[in-house]
Amino acid sequence: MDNKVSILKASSIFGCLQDGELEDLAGNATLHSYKSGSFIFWEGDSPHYFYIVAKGRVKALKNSSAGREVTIAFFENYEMFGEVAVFQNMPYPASVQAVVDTDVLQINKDDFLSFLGRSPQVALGIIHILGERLREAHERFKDIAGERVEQRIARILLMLSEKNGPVLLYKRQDIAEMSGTTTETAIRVMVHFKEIGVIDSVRGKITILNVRKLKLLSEGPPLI
Amino acid sequence: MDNKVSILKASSIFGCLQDGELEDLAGNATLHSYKSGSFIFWEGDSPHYFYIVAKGRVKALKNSSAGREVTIAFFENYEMFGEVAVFQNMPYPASVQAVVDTDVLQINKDDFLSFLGRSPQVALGIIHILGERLREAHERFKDIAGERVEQRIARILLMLSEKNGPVLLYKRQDIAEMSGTTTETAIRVMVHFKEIGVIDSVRGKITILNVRKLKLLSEGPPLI
DNA sequence: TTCCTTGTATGATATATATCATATTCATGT
DNA sequence: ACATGAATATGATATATATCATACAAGGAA
Repeated sequence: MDNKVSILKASSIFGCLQDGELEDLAGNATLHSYKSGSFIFWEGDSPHYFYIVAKGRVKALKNSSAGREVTIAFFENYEMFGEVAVFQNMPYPASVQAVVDTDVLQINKDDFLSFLGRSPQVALGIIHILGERLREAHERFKDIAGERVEQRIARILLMLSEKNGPVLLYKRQDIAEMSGTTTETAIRVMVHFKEIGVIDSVRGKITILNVRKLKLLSEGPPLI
Repeated sequence: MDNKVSILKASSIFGCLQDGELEDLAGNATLHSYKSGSFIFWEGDSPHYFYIVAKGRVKALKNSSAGREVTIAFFENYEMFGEVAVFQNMPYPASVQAVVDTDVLQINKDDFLSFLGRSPQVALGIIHILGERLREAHERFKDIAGERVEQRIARILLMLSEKNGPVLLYKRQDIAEMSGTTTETAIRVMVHFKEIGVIDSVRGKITILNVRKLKLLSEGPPLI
């Protein structure tokens, strides 16, 4: 129980709440564990819950008609997911899969919605988070629609390093699925980045060595 | 003044408000006209206002580093834009340009934010709209990252026709900028759609003739 | 009418990236 | 120490789409 409260407290939406309110919310919330690779829910499922990552990491993904998997986002340490579906009472817009062994706090839809109606602070917090996500979604949309692979990958790396620091625990395949390209192409681009000293990497781990140079790469070849 | 109130009333966020509240908000709102082609604001500008389209149509766009223009969305009849920047007090994430002669209602940031703090209903409405936009943004992201041009264009046409009916007032170039492709490619694809009887079109106007077939096209070639 | 601009169309060619195949390296469990 | 599978790497080739060039059609203005 204390554990659940501390998870809620660590999250960016519920951080602002009083202890009493937190205990209220925690009362009906439940902790669940998922093995790496297992799915928390699938795109199209009815939204009975929304979630906060307590430990581990999950991936939100969609499948294209041709079968390619596209990664919308990764969530970890106290980030929430599944909210959009809950607010709108519409099917989850993406599947969510644990990519390492992961614990999540599961919060009942109705509990949450009634809470939302009562707490303007939480509502404003949600607006803020949705705004951020929308901004990021549009930025990534622009990248993928208008930039070439090398720039897209450079931008993804920059984005991830702003969030997580210079050491990124992602595979080439993860980067590819975020960039809308294939694993092979992601490998080729990152071999190049390694050769010119922008990154270093060992399997599953990428270290950004030169942010300035990476930013230049993200802006593409010089115009002259 | 009456005019301003009626615009607010027609919008999906403020539609739920009492007349008194609407007059409050309308008091500080101002109407502005923009000629076709002129910009209401540019990506990176400080967000002093947010807007509702009173008449006409605007386009939200970003420029890629290589100079390609990517269209995030079109807004018309009582849709709002610029909200995300206002909520977060961060620079506008995209430029907005009038694509026909357009009137917009301009609402002061601070007026709106104070209003938002007081009205839980409006906050919930905003959450709903942001959720919808996020859902659409992710769907389009998946399309552009995972589908080929023909499918992407079919999906854009379907999306537009769900919103506006079977007659779409868009140029090939508009469709191209929404699909992340070039005008020439958009033309070639749509010539094909025309040949197989899925659409008809005359300059600047596309008519969807066969939604069922268009849906099939949007799902790509059969797997066998 | 004629001019002039904007949208649409189409061909030839270039190229970025996907696809397919095959190694190689690394981590993990037995 | 060995076997097994996952991640990384790299080459050869195919192909979707961009790019460049040119032409035609339609509507508005003079």
